[in-house]
Amino acid sequence: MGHMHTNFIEELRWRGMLHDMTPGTEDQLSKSSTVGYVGFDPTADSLHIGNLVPVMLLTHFQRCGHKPLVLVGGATGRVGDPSGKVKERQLLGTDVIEHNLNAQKKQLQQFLNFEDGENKAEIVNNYDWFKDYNFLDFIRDVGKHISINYMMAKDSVKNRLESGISFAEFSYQLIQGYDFYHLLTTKNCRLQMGGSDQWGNITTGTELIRRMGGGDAFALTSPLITKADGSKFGKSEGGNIWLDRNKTSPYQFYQFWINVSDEDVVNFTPIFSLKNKEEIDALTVQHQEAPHLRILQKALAEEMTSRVHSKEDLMQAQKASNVLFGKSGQEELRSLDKRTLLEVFDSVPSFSVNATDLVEGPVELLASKTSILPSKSEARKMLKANAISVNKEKISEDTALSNDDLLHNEYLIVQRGKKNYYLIKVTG
RNA sequence: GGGGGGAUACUCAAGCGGCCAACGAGGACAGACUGUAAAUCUGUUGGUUUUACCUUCGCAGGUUCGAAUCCUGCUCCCCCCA
Repeated sequence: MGHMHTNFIEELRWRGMLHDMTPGTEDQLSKSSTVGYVGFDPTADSLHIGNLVPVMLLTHFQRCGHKPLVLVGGATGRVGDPSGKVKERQLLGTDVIEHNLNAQKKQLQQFLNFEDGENKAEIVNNYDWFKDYNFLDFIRDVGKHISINYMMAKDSVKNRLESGISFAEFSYQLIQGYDFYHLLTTKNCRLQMGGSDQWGNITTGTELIRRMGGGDAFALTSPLITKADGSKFGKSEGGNIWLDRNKTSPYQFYQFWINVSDEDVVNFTPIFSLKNKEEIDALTVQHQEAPHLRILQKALAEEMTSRVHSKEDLMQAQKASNVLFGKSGQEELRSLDKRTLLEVFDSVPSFSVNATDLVEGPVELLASKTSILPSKSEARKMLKANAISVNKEKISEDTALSNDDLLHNEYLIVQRGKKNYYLIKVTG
């Protein structure tokens, strides 16, 4: 040990990632290299950027010389956390959970070092210790120590008393609490971290450990990310932003970060970037002097895209963004060679039509021959509203398209609004 | 068990026999401005063979020349009394 370069708590503080912690946490962490964990729910077969905050928590934790454990909720995923939920959760099947869990494992490896060092990260699955734990033993060994009164006082439970909560979800905090106890006894794990909505669940764990004679255990939470305009973080028009390239392409991923608002990017950068305080401060100053250059957005988008995907993916995304949004769009588009063209539009919805379909006019092309727009009425509306471009040129309802318009004799680039692109391949 | 109120498009919410594809607000989408921003302004927000027609106002029937609007039954929600 002895190589704790940075104080973890200090690191979180300046990054705006510290919401709350139990007394003595800072002491424990500065005193010795500590084992800590965060739990992840296997509700989908990919992490999304909302999950990135706890991931970054663990990343910094490890970089500060502590040992991170990633707990995937193979067991808890079978129960459902009531926190922040209005209604009872849908239960997932065993095989689905297994599949999701393996997919998430792979993604976590991009952020944490699982390979070497005393403090290398480990993945644990609470299904391993719960699958053979029978109900009677559990309520006697664990349930005995925590009162209903204590459990009911938690916000996550209180908020559901009116609308109803099943016994399964009610028990969730006990199960999560026992996870902590189990990790304490088997891995000497003394700290659990998570989003601030997890505070109640986490402290049930520290309380359980105390009552079961496990000694000191600590809790630390980070604030939930909020956006200046009040909308939910991590969503875009399409929905969630995923780390899986099949759900969110590297281009879309890059674009998400580029489009973060000026206000938000100042808060987001310290949270998601691994850059140090000096670098970030310097960039922030530049950003505030000339916000239109979007220096912070670009820096963040670059860092995130190359970390989550790759350098090549980043370059590809930048090239595509340049063609799609660059000043000289039309010429640039026409000057692309075929290979580059296909690369740029790789992640865009594509359709294939016959050359003879072109003469039927834009309405047919948009709504019947392709499903770029859901109906002909919609197509007419969009065309009237000047919202449709072909090869970067606005078209109207009676624009005649011909083979002369094709790029490389086979492609049309259709645009709806500013940001929605479609590729049409014309054959025959 | 008795009494009362309600169910309208993505959401909230008007309409209470024809002028209703249905006021208004929010959201969403688009246009202008711009920085691929924010704010602002504007337009659109059931479908089609688009100056007309078709399908929509909880479900099923009925009255009427004509119903989201009236009647009957059904389903679901809320409130009050026991």
